[in-house]
Amino acid sequence: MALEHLFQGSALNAVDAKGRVSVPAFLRAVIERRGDARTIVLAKHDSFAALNAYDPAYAAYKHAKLERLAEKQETDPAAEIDYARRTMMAFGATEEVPYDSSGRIVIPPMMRRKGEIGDLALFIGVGETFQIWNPERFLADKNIPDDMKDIARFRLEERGL
Amino acid sequence: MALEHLFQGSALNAVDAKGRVSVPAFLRAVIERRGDARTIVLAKHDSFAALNAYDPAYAAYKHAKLERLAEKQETDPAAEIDYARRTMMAFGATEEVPYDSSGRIVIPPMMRRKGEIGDLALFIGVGETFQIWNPERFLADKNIPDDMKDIARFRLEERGL
DNA sequence: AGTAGTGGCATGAAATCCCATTGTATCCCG
DNA sequence: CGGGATACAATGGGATTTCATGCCACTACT
Repeated sequence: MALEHLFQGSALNAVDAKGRVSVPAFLRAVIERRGDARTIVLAKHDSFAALNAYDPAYAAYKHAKLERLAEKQETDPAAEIDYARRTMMAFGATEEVPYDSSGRIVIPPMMRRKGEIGDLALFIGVGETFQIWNPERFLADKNIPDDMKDIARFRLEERGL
Repeated sequence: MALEHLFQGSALNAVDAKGRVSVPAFLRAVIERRGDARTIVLAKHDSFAALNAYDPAYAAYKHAKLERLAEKQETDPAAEIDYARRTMMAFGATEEVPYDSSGRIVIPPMMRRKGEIGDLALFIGVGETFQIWNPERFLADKNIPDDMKDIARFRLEERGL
């Protein structure tokens, strides 16, 4: 399946005292085109100190893919455990949060810690999913291209930071 | 198949002296969307020292799947026995328990023993089903990914344990 | 009568909703 | 092309509801 609507663009939003953040409108627009949900799924990013986010429809798609993979394999115990581990990570290690009428989510405390999110959240669309970063971690990460960091710096400047 | 509503997320709840636990609201929500039952089916997990839980509608779905599988290979006597064993496990080795108006179930003593559940119950959504763990067994199990254990530790911390 | 199992109610904390305010971008009309 | 008006986005604070869980009351079986 080719996902028709892709996440793109970047934004820097404030996290308030209650842990709330506005999800940028242009990302919400993609979510609502992909399905009719008004929720996003949060997970720790596999390789970065950041969060990975997507819509429930994408999660279901990912699940179906895992299922097909599992059905191909023989029912040997090792494969069984491998499957269990994957589904556990895909679902147990994620949290689904709704956004309210003004487009805000509350970042669950666990995710806030895993993503090392402070009082600023940097949103980066990366096609199938989008990421949420602590902007400082983003600038400090040596795997991020300089051109991307420039964008982050610009977003910070925009806010006078 | 595409089960529309998937179990996800994690929570740690107390088991009281009578063996009652609140099933997290976000899991109950999935159960009630899948069907109109207010009961959950408990089974020992195939490969872990934990319980597997799901809604009655899913049990029916799983049964249908077994049936289809059996019809494909009915000539094979070994397959016949395998089928008998699976259906026995799928129904005989399970218990269905209702949850009350405040969302609590009583974990039947047998299941409590099979799942080695003490006075804390760790709930983990894994898509089609969810699991109930003794958090200590979870942390001790060598098949569980470290990232998942971090989550369990976080849930314990949250409670000040 | 005592005990175990069930169901319902009460509580405190926490999550969710709703409304208000500000800033910014867009539009329209002069 | 400018200036004001309008709509939408982001954020702050307070009010309300929900959730988990302790507690008590009731029934049934011993």
